[in-house]
Amino acid sequence: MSRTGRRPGAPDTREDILAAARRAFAARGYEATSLRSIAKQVHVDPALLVHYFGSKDGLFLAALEVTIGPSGLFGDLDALEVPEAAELIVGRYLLMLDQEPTRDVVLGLVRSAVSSERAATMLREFLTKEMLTSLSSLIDRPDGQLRASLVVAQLIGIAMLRHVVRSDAVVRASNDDLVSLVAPVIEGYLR
Amino acid sequence: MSRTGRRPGAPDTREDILAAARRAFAARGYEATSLRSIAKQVHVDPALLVHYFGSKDGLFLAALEVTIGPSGLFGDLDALEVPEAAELIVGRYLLMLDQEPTRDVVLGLVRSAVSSERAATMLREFLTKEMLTSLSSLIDRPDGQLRASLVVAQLIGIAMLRHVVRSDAVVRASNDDLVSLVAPVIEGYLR
DNA sequence: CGTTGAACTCTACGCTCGTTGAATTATCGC
DNA sequence: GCGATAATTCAACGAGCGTAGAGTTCAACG
Repeated sequence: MSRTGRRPGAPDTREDILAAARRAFAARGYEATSLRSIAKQVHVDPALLVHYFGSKDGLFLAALEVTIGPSGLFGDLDALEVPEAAELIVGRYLLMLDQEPTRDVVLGLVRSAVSSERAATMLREFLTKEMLTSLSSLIDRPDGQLRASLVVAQLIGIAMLRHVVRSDAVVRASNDDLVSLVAPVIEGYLR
Repeated sequence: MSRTGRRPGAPDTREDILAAARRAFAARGYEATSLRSIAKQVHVDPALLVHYFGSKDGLFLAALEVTIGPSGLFGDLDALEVPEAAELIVGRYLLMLDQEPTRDVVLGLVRSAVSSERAATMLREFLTKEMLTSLSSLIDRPDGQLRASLVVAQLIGIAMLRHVVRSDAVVRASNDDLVSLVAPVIEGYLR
């Protein structure tokens, strides 16, 4: 049982680390997550994380590097009528929050943004890139950007209540329930 | 220049500590705030905070103990027509976020809830007590509680974008702008 | 004016953290 | 098979943290 040195086989430890880190940051945020705790999950020495990613910060960046489509979540909605667009916005957003990697990215950013200016900036850029710009272009009005931001506010609020505060009604509601209640509201912002 | 022992005069150090703690927790959240940093702000030894409040946790609880009216933010809206109620909801909420003590309580809870189950529960109870129950009673429907939660989601989202993410459009918008855009949406949830 | 208790500080303990540098073991190209 | 290089662990550092206990100074009340 060799305790030190390289391991036999070809394990993709690097990916395991990234996955564990993403989960940990999503569950507790940057400050409350220690390199040691991530390392323990992967059964690896903490120093290995530093070796691969340079620092805790580097690991955070690598773990939350984003991979949604080229035009973001809502990039292809221009052609649609407003009611259909609204439904798709809510539906796709909720779907994203149900899927492992993207959900953890969003939650990791949210949970870290509240205590780190750095992460707040990352979240701002993520929201702008993935949601705000395509939403604003859907709204043909001088206050389009503000309206788009309020749509995002509604969506972020839902994530907060569902995953952070764990408010009863929102946790129990089905995605379809939420779509049918929230879509009309989004519609209001879009026109 | 006596460095140790009781100070002359009758300074209300205890209140100063609470105020500084509230500001600190609101700015950085529970985990990222150290007793030592709060103590430094008040020019006091960290041990004094422990002497007064027992522990960091105790200080957190004391600092964020809430003081809104007896019936919460929205307790007196039953009699109103829906459009007026909606405007008041948004207006009062934004006002609360402009005022020192209550804003810091909310932000402190939000910033701490993301990394502590404990604080998340406190925030859930705060939202229930101050907003959800009176809102649900405004909505005469089987899904009233879910609708009320979505109102809260919209409001929390606005606080997130304004104070945490610092999203441009939301930061720059005036309270009146926000009321006139958001109130109709709230109206939609209320009926 | 003396005593008691409250306000306040000092020192220090034990813990956890991020990070470092050297040592060890495996893989891969030649 | 050898040599380079990648993967991995170990032991330790310095710093910051929350907290405990003992000590010091003041105010209040008799």
